[in-house]
Amino acid sequence: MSLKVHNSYTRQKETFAPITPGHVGMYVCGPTVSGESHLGHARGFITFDLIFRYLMYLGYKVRYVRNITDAGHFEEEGREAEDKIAKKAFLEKLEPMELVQKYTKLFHWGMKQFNNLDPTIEPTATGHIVEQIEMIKKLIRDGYAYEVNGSVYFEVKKYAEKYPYGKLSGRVLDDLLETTRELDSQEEKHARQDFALWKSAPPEHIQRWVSPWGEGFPGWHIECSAMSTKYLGEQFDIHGGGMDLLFPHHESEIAQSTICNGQTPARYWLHNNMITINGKKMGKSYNNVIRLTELFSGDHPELAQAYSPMTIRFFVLQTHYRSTLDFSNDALQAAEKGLKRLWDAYSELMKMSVDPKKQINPEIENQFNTLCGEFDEFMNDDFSTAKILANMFSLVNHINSFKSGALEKYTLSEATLEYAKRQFKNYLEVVFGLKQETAADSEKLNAVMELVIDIRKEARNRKDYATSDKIRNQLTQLGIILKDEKDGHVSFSIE
RNA sequence: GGUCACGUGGCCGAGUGGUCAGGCAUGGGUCUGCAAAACCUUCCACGGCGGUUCGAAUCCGCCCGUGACCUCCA
Repeated sequence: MSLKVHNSYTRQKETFAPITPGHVGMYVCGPTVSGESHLGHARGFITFDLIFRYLMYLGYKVRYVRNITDAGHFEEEGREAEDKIAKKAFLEKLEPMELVQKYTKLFHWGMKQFNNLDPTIEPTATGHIVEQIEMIKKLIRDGYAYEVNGSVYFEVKKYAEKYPYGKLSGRVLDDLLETTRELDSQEEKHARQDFALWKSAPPEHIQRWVSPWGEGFPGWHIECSAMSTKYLGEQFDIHGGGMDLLFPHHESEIAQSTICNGQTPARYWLHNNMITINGKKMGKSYNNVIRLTELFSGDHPELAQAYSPMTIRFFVLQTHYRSTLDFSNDALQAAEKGLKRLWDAYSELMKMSVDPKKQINPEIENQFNTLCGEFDEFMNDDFSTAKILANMFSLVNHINSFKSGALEKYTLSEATLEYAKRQFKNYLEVVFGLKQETAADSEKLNAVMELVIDIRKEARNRKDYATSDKIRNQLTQLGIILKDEKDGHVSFSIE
């Protein structure tokens, strides 16, 4: 059973085989730190964290490179160059690097909330200006780039004579010519589909570097080519990003790297789909973003309540990564409840032990083994996390039934129980990266709760329900939920 | 306008040519001093019209609708 992934480049599911056995090189387009991350970004980073985790779970040694884009890009090709970071900095009266640092920190904080693992290398664009300039020089030397007034452009038409430009994004060069919008001041470029490798910086531009073509700043696509080549080599295994980067970003990356390195940069291109809100993509240009800080605090007009990072993570995992995922309060609330039920049952499972006095039911044994076995199968099928969760929920019923319901008189065999525990732990915690959110494990709190529960128990024994209900109700108001279990044991959980 | 996706029950979402996705919500029940939780049960969908097939939500065609990309964007 081997891992199959959907390769955007071939539009097919392919068996994954790394270039170097046992090792995987993966590059994922990271954030532009000129603003705060939002829910849409989170989906991509959670998706590739999942893939990173799963590759490691399969035993690969993974080098996961995710860049930080801290050099400004121009707003619109052909128009007056406008550095996003410089512009915002002016508005906020901050130095560009001050802004970069602020949003980089905030980004890292967000990733931590989601329990995303750190990439193995997180290079910055500003830290690799030299590598980018070297790459541009090579492109000029090979005749695929030209300089005009201190700016350098990539000549797409020439590239397309020898290479399949547009293959990744399914575009035909001639169509592009016809369908590209009318843009102003394109006169510098030989052809409108050419893209900038280096832009000459106007005097007011704050971020600028010395180059063979004068002071300027790098173009939009070159940083990823330069950094992926530097850290992963001329060809690597996986390149990831959002579907909206397919064109022109990844297409251009392929063109640049192919000329510089003589081969297509990545063997497998993986793209996650967007999060939509009210049917529309969540994005800056739609003015419908929900920032992570707003999501966690509930402080946003679209939000009925705050949603925890794990709720979001679970919400993302319930959908296949290549499908759009529609945001709504109903959907998030459903995810929140579902996750709680799943996690409660998981905790229960981990506490279960084989009871030799009870009998083994072959049918249930079989279901546990089949459903748990399918976890691997589904994950290998292009990371079908939704199907794994469905299987888990089927087992949730059984687990709960063992405790109090219809299966009370049965037990699992030692082997099956251990297998189920292993699979649940591996998938929920190791691969999916979910974790317990409430920090209820303070020794003193537990001792206090024990005392309170004991007092309430005495009241109940006296049939003094006024007192027992008062205790429970007031605790509920504090966010501590008491449950009277069937066996007389009282448990509590913290909201 | 071009290219590419998608349209599944109240909501979110898997999915395959011929038994069931799953979650949440809803109705009923069991349990409980009452709650909560849990369990059982209910809800049996696949945009429209044709076609292929013994059989299609799943394949093909047309139509309708929605979205993404073509411009910074995960």
